[in-house]
Amino acid sequence: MVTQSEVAKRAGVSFITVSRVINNKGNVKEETRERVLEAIKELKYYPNSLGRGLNSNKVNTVGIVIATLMGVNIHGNQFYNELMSGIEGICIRNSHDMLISTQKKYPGVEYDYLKLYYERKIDGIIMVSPNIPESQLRQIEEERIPCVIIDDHSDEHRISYVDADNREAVNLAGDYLFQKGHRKMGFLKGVENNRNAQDRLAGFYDVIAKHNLDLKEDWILEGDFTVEGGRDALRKLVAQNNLPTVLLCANDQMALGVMAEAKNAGLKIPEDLSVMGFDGIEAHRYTTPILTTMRQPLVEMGVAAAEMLFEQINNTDYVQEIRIFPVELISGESVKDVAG
Amino acid sequence: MVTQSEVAKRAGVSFITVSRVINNKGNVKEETRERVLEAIKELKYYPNSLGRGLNSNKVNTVGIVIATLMGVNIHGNQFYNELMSGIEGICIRNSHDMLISTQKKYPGVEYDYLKLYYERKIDGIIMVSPNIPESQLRQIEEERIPCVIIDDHSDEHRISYVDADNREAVNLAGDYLFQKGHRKMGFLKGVENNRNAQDRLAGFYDVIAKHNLDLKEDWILEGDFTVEGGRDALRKLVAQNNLPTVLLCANDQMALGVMAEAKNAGLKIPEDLSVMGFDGIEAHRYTTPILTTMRQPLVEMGVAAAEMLFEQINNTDYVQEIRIFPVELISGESVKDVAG
DNA sequence: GAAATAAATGTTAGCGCTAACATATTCAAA
DNA sequence: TTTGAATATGTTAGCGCTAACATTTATTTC
Repeated sequence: MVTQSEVAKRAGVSFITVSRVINNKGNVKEETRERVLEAIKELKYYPNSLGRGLNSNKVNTVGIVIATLMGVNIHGNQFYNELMSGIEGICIRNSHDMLISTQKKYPGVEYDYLKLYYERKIDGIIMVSPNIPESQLRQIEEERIPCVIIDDHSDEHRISYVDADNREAVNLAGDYLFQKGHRKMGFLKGVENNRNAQDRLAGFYDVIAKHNLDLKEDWILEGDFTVEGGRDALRKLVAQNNLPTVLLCANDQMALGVMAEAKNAGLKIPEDLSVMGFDGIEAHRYTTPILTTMRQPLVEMGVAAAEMLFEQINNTDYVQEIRIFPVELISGESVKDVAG
Repeated sequence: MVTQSEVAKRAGVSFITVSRVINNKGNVKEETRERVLEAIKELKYYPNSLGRGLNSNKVNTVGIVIATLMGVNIHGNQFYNELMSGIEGICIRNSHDMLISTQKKYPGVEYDYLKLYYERKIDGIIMVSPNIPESQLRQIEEERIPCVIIDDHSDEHRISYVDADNREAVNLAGDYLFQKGHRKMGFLKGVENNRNAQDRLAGFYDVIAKHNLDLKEDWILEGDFTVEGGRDALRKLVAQNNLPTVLLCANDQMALGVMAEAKNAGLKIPEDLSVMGFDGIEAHRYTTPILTTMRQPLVEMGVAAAEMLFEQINNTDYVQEIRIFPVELISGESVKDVAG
């Protein structure tokens, strides 16, 4: 294993000169620099990031904690993929690698979102769809740990986050459905303890109130953000023998399940039931009919989160930053126009 | 920042005793152990993995290099997702985090697949769909770097890999199509420099030869593994005004593109043209008609790769291991039975 | 109860690197 | 020249941790 000292010996200088060349710090004569660089090349020297990190407190690594990767898949993989690709681009630009936490998640046991930070001395963390215990939120705030949360947030802590305007988005969706003539709207909820699932449900209640629609409890279905959950919900809905004209789903995965099961149940979409999704994952484009959905700008959200994180990493003064992204309606073929 | 020494002071012992407790190494009196554990808890001590790694050469981290994450998306994200989730499960079980390389990929410049290993002192690397330069392959072999390659391989080096039996799989697909009565088969190729794309094409030639079919050059189309590539290919095929009865695509992404574009072109699938995919990504289930495809057991392949890697990490003697997974035909609705 | 053994704890050195200070060399201005 | 600054290089210490050896204390054996 090649160390700095060996490079130094080869180049006929002291090891600190090698360090200077590598980090471009301090003055080094051009001729010496070249000699060192050549030695580095010849010996195939790579600086050891452990030794380096140990006293510079800089490891050029961003930690990422994703709920999916903890065995809980809230949105379907596509969702995280697009976020990741946004995050990755900014990490590349900043020469940071990405470290993914792989703690086991036990039901009922508090997940340690900060372990990665304390143990690995990473420069900052991005948390996607987390469910952070109060005590850890406080720690992040108090210790000014560089951190950006995506797809969840707390109003009680000065922690930066990136999110979509979920409530407003459901309002837009509802307005669209209303405009298409729908008056009997059903809603397929996401998991209860998720902040955004709550916001989406709240948005639905807004729609009901705003347009003075009937709020039928039977049409508000429990879901869990999975395809299977969507299938279950549709079966339940059909069994009740009283369909709404449209079912608005809290995410696309469930909408896919609803559509697949509708086929089995002999329901035609959108003729017998209109379906609308939420998220805008890739698969929505390949369904027949094409799923109408609300698209979150996920790549952009990932980019924003990473940029915000690097700002925190590079600037000493901690400022909370919040970026709420608008959600866009992607018109497909799964919503019938019953207005005309 | 809490160090081992501070914990030691609190517990009234020397720092090495703390180290012993943490690593469960050497003898420590039960009473002392408890005192130390309590101090750890009180002070919220986390062992610093940098200091630890620096002399133990163990950082409990697996490096992962994925072609997608390098800006080149060969299979579509779903493919990598499933692999990752397999890998992740095994990493969790072995308490290893996953470090993702984020080097920029410049066209024409050799990607350094080993940088992560040399710099970060990670315990091993999994490379997905890589395109490793000869010199680096040699390095892996000579230095016995713990490494498993997924979805690519070289026969000239004793490096462990996991792959699907691509050639055989295309043979199976071809046999199936033949049995369904298809005699005019087209093939949509993947990118040329990819080993598996080559194997799949070779499989197609096997099929042609085996069943004594006409080999029409017009029916062998250039593709690039993307949805857009699929669309382009179908447009080209239609323009030629001489359709095969079935188009076998080298991956699902392209098949999705073919199906989407066929809709635009007024072609009915499978009535006017049968389509078959390859990979078995999730989206294939949501198309209408459901895409018939060859499914690689991706999660299992990820599991196998990770397990093989940990075996290399834990055992000193290096043994090349190769695991070829069978590919399964997933019958959908996109292939017409023209036999009857 | 002395010697041999095992268990429990401590001391020293060093992993590869950078920060901070120290020294040597060059160069320009008086 | 002399001097002071700028440039170039080197020395020492220490980041937090573990390995290897050293020492102390408890336990066994005859």
